[in-house]
Amino acid sequence: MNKKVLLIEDDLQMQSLITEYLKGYSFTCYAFAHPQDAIKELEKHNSYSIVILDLMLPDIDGFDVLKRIKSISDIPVIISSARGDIGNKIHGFDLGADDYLAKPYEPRELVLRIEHILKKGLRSKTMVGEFTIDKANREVFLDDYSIEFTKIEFEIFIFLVQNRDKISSREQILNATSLNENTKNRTIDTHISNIRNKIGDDPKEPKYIKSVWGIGYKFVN
Amino acid sequence: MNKKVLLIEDDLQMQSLITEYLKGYSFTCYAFAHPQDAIKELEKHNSYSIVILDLMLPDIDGFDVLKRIKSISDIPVIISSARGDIGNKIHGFDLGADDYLAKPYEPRELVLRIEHILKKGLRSKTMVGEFTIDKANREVFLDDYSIEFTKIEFEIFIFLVQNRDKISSREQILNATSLNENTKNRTIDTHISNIRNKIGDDPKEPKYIKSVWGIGYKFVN
DNA sequence: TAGTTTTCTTGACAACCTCTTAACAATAAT
DNA sequence: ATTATTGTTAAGAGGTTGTCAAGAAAACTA
Repeated sequence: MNKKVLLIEDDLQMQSLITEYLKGYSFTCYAFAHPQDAIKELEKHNSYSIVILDLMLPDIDGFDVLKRIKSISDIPVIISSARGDIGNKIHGFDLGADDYLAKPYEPRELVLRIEHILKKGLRSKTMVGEFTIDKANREVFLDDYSIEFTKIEFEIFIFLVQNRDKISSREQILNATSLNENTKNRTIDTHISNIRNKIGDDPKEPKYIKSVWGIGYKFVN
Repeated sequence: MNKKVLLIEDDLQMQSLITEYLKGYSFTCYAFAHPQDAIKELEKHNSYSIVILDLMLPDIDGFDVLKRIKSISDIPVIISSARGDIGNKIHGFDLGADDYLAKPYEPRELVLRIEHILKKGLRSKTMVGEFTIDKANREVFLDDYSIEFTKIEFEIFIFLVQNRDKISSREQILNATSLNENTKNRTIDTHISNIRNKIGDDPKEPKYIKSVWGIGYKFVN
């Protein structure tokens, strides 16, 4: 099955060059010259495997685009930018870029990096609203304050965030985490209570984790 | 003075071919068909200048070998592998390979790359926080005080430092060091305890090695 | 080689942290 | 008002980690 690549690049010649090249490696590439369009597309379809983002866009700060993308999905993003623009490189990784490619680059190099990222399935930091989540390190920050979750709390939180805006039943939470399968459902309520405490969420007026009466919980943002 | 090259290659014909060829460029080549032997040799003598590692070894994951080598010394390593095995290329660099050579290659190409890497004259001390680490000599200093680690303690410490800020599970530590693969997990805890003792780290308020409850350990700084 | 020293491994125990549960209070639905 | 569901607390059950000491294994020395 072909992987879908979303390319944000204003140079039309470059667009078709890369699109064509990726075709040869069984990637289907959808190119956008304007980040707004790309972001709309991402919001509509979550079928993309990876984003290639050219930082040097006209009139727009590429980093804002990166932040937007990372806020709506934790899809991996490869940034491309003028060679030697090293300050940006670090900045890019800070905001959650998964790799960096100096321009001009060999299309072959791009393929290598795409495959590498998709294979390892890594992607370091994710930003969701005021939260910064580093799954590999099991760290969650809320506005730069570190939240000390226990193992299970962390897993439940991640699960809810990954399914944000969707309702998760207690059964689903149970199955998606390392909770013992014959743990009572109400135990999850206790964990939710503790999580809410740690992120300062008031269950009566929840900003983040809403209770859905009779169904389960959902993370909103 | 002749530089010493350690060659890990199971094809005996290839072994003697390369050994002979390198002789002509004033390299002395010591060849091993089995990585275990090569690693033992490296542990005994730190007089080698460079390692040539064939990835396509029977029964053994070449990357594990690379990891092992890099965990006991930061000697440069050139990987050789079947042409087109491109996915591996990046992976190899990730783990610290210094160059990559597609097989079959011209011996002349190998010489060029060896000379190129040696010219860079790497191999120095690394400073991490208050620690100064000299992998080549297996020495660790904390604020100029020498820390006398045992072999395994040193390996675990290096592994944690190399993965600093990331959580390492006991399994990962086990695999990355020369610990016997069927060593009990709790043995690692004992080593950690001893390491903490030697670097003056209080497990209740660790400055360097944090325990991550239910998961593993991580070096912070 | 045999004896000595060091290192590694393991089990045991205590201390500690997390998870689970029940109980009761608060809230929402009917 | 009654019933079902959710929020919260506290206790203890259960699992994890820190550390010690003793034996096994390895390295070293004479």
